[in-house]
Amino acid sequence: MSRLDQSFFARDTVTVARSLLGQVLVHESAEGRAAGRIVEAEAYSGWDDRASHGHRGRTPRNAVMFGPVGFSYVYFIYGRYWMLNVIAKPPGVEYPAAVLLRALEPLSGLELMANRRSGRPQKEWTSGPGRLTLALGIDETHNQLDLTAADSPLYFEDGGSTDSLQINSGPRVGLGTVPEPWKSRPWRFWIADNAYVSRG
DNA sequence: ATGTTGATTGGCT
DNA sequence: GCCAATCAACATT
Repeated sequence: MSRLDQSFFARDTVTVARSLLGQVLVHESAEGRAAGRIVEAEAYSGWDDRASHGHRGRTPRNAVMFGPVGFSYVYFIYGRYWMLNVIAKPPGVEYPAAVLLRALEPLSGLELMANRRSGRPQKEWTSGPGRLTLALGIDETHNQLDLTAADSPLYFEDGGSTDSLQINSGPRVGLGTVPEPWKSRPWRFWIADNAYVSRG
């Protein structure tokens, strides 16, 4: 298995969000290695996307969204949870964009994940954006890392052929007061009938 | 300086 | 199904 490189992320943001399904997210920490298959992701793209942190322009928090592809954007939300994104957009553009990883299917490091998720059932380990960062031990120290670097402890592995995957799409989750048409953009993708998708 | 809100989750009714 | 938790970022004063 090989690491996904910059060419994977240097494409249309929505295409990358869809293409990440079936790929594998790996985190190697001092506690051990944990990995999961990506089963749900969302695209946030462009100056005009009112759902995106980037739409008001560059700030200290979202600066990485304006930078090179393949980098991580990790932010804190609701006073509790870390959200993991990866920057993806075509070559040569300067608009803000990122893909939010919303759910994984646990593959390896199951004991480690069980410990990090303190006695919860396996279905709840990684079935949500806040849950998966807890299960993999991802926090603010993982912001702004080059996930395509050969020595990065956090990276994506090629998950093999995704031709047979049945992929569904729909509006992004949790947008609340975001106006139309952005609120309804079908920029959320998930693997059909997968038990670890945050919402079927 | 102060007020509001949020790309969520888990516990309780 | 509903709502509190909990705080940094950002907007407004």
